[in-house]
Amino acid sequence: MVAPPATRSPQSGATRGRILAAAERLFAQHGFGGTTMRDLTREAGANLAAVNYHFGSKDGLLEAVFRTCLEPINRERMRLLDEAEAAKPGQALPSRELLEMFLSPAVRALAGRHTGLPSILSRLHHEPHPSVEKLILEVSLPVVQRYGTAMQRSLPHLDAQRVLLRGHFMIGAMLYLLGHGRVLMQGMMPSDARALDAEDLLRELLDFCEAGFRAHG
Amino acid sequence: MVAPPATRSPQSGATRGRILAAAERLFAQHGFGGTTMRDLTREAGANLAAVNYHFGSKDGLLEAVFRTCLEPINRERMRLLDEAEAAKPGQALPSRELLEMFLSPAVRALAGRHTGLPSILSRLHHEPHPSVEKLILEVSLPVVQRYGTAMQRSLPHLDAQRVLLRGHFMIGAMLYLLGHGRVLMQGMMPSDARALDAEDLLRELLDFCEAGFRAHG
DNA sequence: GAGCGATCAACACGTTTGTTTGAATCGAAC
DNA sequence: GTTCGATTCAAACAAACGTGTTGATCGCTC
Repeated sequence: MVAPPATRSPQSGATRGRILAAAERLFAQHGFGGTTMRDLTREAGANLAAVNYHFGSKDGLLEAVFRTCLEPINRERMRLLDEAEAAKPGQALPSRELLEMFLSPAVRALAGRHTGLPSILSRLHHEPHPSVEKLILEVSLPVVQRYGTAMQRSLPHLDAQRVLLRGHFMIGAMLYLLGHGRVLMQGMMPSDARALDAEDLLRELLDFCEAGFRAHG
Repeated sequence: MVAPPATRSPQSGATRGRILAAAERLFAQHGFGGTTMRDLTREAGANLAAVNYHFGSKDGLLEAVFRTCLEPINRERMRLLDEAEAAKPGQALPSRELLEMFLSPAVRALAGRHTGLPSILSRLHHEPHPSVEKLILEVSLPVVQRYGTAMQRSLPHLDAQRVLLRGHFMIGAMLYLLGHGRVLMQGMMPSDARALDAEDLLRELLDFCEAGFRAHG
């Protein structure tokens, strides 16, 4: 390796972007282990050595893909919670609002042009890769903790254990939806039903999880 | 390949069983792609060629593992539903009962000696392997369809689309619990909380999903 | 025009992968 | 005690993998 460009490339950097996009597609489709560097660089129209040049290694690319996918979503989650808490300082936020702030940035990605983004989130959350599990904790833990305490304040009659547990159920339902959302949107539905869009799915998921959180255990 | 023993081996068959058990453990831990034949046969105390001898190929082993894991659970689900419908013929079953019949065979596996069974179910459901996806449909579709129509009858005010969607949310929450159940049981809980067992987790999941299904959309 | 980073092509390296082969071993039936 | 099929074993196979190297070319900035 001659010079790993730790900082953003001062020049074009078009290849780097194409590799990132191709990796999102292929990782979403075949997983990390199921995607070879040769398939990936062919899909990106780049040279085989380009991945190692721009990202150091295949793992480096994985980390980059993961960050570019998850960090914007978590930033948005943080921003929404910041705004809501600033608007009503000291007050507990309704659980429905909290759930919407947490879920909408991810579920709405089903409608974006980044077709691979939702399923890659689902895929990577189940990838048995050591560095991925570390990354998930590192990137998502602060967000989950903030929403956890906010939800605890919103539902004070629930003990902390239940809030945590139901948070897991919600995340499971969300991830499953992210992984199967596109199939659910286009077909697979009862023949007489109309097609669903991302907003429909979000509303349905919110209804389900809000009721689940409010359940009297 | 000289002679693939399509039927059960007339002799001991001990190696075959050890391989199956080792595969359950390792697939659960590292996934299918992340488990090499050498790791697997070493763990099973068998020869490298034993897998190809007994299962034809690595994919054949995957299919065998998958069937031995999922089919007993689905058989139990079918049996419970058969019994319940036979006990109250023509009547709609309460949604809570339906959920318990569907979820308990899988969640209770968290307490069994088959420590890898729950997480392997979760893992394989997200494995981007073509033949796995076919197997899941083949094995689970009849079960899901029967429970779907029963749930539809139990909640006639919900349209079929919503029942199907909420069924997906429930499955997502269940799979996530199966994948993280052992961690949730031993630790990770608020320090002042008592430890949870599989029955606790099942009850919590039931509360969550029942409320989710009953939500007025 | 000089310098530098980005990109490319073409290999080759060493490893690891799943699979195959052919011989050795075992257990029971005749 | 021999025969035969089932099983196990060590060894090797070809393929694919991630990675590194070398040189050359292009485009931009100073």
